[in-house]
Amino acid sequence: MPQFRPFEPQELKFVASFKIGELVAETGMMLLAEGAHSAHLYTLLSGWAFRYKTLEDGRRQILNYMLPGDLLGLQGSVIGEMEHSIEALSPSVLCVFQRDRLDEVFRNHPGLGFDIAWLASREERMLDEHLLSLGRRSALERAAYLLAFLHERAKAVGLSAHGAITLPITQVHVADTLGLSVVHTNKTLRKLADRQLIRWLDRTCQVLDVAGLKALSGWDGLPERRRPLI
Amino acid sequence: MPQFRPFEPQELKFVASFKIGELVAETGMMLLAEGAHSAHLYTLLSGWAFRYKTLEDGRRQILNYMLPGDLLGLQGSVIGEMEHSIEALSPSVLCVFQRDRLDEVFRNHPGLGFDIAWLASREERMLDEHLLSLGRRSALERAAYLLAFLHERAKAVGLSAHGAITLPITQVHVADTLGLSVVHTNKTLRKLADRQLIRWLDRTCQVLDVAGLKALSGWDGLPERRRPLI
DNA sequence: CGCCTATTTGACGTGTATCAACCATCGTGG
DNA sequence: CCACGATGGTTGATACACGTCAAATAGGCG
Repeated sequence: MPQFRPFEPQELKFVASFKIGELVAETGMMLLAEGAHSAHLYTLLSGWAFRYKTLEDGRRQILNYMLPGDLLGLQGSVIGEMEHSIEALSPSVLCVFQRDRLDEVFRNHPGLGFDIAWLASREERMLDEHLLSLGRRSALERAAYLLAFLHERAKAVGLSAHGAITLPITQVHVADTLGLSVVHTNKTLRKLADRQLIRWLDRTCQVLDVAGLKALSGWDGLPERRRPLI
Repeated sequence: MPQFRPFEPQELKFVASFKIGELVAETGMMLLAEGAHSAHLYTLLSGWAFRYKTLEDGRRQILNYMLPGDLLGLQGSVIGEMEHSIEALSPSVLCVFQRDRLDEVFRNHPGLGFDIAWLASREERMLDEHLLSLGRRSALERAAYLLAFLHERAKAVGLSAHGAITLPITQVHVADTLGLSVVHTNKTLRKLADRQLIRWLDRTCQVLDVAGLKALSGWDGLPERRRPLI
């Protein structure tokens, strides 16, 4: 069975034989577009990204965020067509794989196949919690949950630069994640800032009190589990 | 690669060697509980079920619905612990597997392993659409989307009994899926009924005009794809 | 300098929640 | 047999969370 090693960003690597290149992306670059039949599959080596869907009139919903070690475009690989878009939140580096060799992975590297299922299952759990958030939490609770969530994810992949973690998102991202208007999002974030839970500066967010955010939102946090490295 | 056959409910079967029993459930029975470390993994052979999460104060969010052919408890099998509960919506029959033999499936039956990843990926796509719905659709659009969605899923597994499909859900289920109060859900469903899109009778819902619901919600429908049978 | 994008704030409008009834159906037990 | 409570659906009055509109500030960049 697959070995679950503690996660070390610098050791991120897919089985060498499947990697066919690297891709460097700037902030704001669209990595995968809805409807695309991409021949590729990616692992995020460094940087932040997010995936989203839009309605025809332009309303946008951010579905989840991607951090180093996350698989991008698996859905397109398994199903054949992307049903969401992916955009870089920061300068990023991606490891590129050949999509049509996925069956080979499952056939010849069962451990890796299991790892992929593991990652898909993990994504599912995150989406479940997001759904609970959108459906049943208030604006303040939702915002607290999201920031705690992003903070924990960043911490889990060792993204704390000298102690502090800054989230490279704007309030528009927060609004489109929480299903709120930008104006109300701003007022909600202000309340969190007034309570000394977060600080917003220079287009980024600093989490000052994760425990406080978790308590406010009623979220338990990410379970401490070893994850597979793809 | 796995063979994707057209779906026939009566041919539902897991590889014989992994099945260890059957479970018959009544409406309302909890099949899997949040926090459980179940030693089992299930396939729904017949009936409807749904999975949900709750906040500490009792607020409930339904995450998705399960129909014949769907895998239950995969998350618990891959991750180790269930983070949502599952309840039967109708009398149901489940096929039971041994959870700890999942690695064996991946090792010795790569096609099945791929199928499991395929199903996980499909679940992810559904959750994505639900998130878009909760975050960015109005109550009326959300309701239209949900009923069209359930109708299409039921049709896809051949659940149309002599032409008509009835959804075995109450308005409380709809409310807890859409993130609305029961009262407002009722008023919203009434609008759909007034427009001749649905009919509500005897604790079930009949979809009269799927196309109308899809147009109203701006939803494209489930892509027509062959799915693997587990 | 001027034009972006991002954030902030106030006034006002509305979608949805809450509260409170009421009705219908159904299973149960006296 | 009826009385009864429990569940599910319906409806109106009222409250509030959040959306929309409008305007202003601040920084980045050509």
